[in-house]
Amino acid sequence: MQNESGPMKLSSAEAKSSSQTARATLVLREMIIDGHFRPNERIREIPLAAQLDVSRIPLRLALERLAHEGLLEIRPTRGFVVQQFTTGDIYDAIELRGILEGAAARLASERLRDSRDLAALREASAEMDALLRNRKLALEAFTKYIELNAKFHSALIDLCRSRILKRAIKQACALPFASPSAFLLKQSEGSPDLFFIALDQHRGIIEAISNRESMRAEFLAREHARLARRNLDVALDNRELLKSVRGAKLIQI
Amino acid sequence: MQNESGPMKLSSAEAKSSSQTARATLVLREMIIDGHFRPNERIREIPLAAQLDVSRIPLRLALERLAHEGLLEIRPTRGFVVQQFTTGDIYDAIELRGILEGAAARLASERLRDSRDLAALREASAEMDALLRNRKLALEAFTKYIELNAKFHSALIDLCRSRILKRAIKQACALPFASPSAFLLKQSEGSPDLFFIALDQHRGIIEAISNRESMRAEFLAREHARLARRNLDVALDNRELLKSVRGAKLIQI
DNA sequence: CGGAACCGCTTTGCATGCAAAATGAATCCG
DNA sequence: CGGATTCATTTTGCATGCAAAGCGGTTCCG
Repeated sequence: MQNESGPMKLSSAEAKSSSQTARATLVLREMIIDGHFRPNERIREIPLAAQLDVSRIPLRLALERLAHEGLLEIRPTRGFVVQQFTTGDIYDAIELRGILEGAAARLASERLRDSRDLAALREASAEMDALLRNRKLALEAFTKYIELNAKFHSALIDLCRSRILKRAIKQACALPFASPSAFLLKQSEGSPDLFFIALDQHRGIIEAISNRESMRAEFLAREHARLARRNLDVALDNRELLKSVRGAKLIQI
Repeated sequence: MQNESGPMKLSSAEAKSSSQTARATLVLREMIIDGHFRPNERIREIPLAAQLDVSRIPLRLALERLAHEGLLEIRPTRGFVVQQFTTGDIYDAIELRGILEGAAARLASERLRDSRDLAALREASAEMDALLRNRKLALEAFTKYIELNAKFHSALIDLCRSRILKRAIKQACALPFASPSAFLLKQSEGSPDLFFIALDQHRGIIEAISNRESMRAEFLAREHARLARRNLDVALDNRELLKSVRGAKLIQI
């Protein structure tokens, strides 16, 4: 299968990357997520290296990295195999993110020093609020929403002041359908209510951290992750919608 | 520093490993944990490759893997640097394991099919019980205890039936002081009470899962991990004891 | 007819060597 | 005398080629 598509054109962002390994990693990650390989397909280094226009050494390093991210499985002396994910795996990956973000929210509430620490969270929350209040989510606003959502989640992780937990969350979110913005669906596609619920949960998380209500913060963050599961359910019910979900081709139906 | 010690003798277990990369990974991991490198020391590939008697390619792959485990930091075009950990990092790593094992215990209680699923847990628990009841923990019994403890924790992880969570726990336990047996201290060294408390927590976890008391299971498992923090505290108060703790040289005091 | 052994081809694992980037020591300039 | 600059040396990043292990198809034997 990996030879059926033509040689891949490097996007500017990828080409900017300094090393061959970094470029190969970026390109290959997108190829896997976009479904250029069949799940359980063994990846052959030589043709792939030719296709990516790198030699086998940087390609090998890229494959190792993607294996550590969970997209590939290492089979010693038998190469790398593209991983497949059941819907159960995806539920679990989202649940895992919820657990870890819940822990981050709790630690944030326990370790909060100053109410000004919450500025980044409040700002992201307010901007998302304005975005939703002023107009229906058009395409560019939708992009903006995703950006703000990422900012909120990253600010939450910074607040917990734990490089160990931060690292674990980064690892967990490496799977394409585990990240906070994985299953955000446009209002026209998903249920619009979910956006308002999400914002309310954001406000609740901020309030809980601010009041040092650690348990409330933890469980609100957990519940917040479950919105992704609801969006996933919507997408799974609608094959057309599912096609637009990043990494959908890796999902075993 | 990395040249001060003589060439490293390969242990039989390491030599058995088929590939150069696997051997280099095992040896290098032990070297790092044993403190053959100073924290923040940059690792130079060529002399290290000579010392380990492998070429740079498998050494590079080993370095990448250890970086993904968290023992090294990657600095592109500037090699790998040995990581240092504060006591706060270690507390957080233990807390993280507690959070994840708590999640595993909860999922286990939610997903339990049959009371026979608990056999492995009960068995490990009973054997540890007998071990502690019959005699003071002598050296060989202590080794056996560690083994049984590992068996208990691994059985718990299997029970939750989530490869995603299993993976996350494995990753979290890759840090030498985060694993369930990292800070087990011999009875003569630590507080003997802690062993009995641990066994009681094990029993509680089994009971909670068996009764589908998911919240109780989650929080017992979390609290169980905190025993490691108490042992860490004992070790931190006693420099001699700390020296026997795996990875102690990476701890910034 | 079924399974084991053989054998050619493919693929991975690794060693070596070269080019580019980083380091750091000596020099130059303000 | 302190900070920028240059240049030799070191070090990383990568390409190439070879050896060994895997794979698959055929043959051989029971």
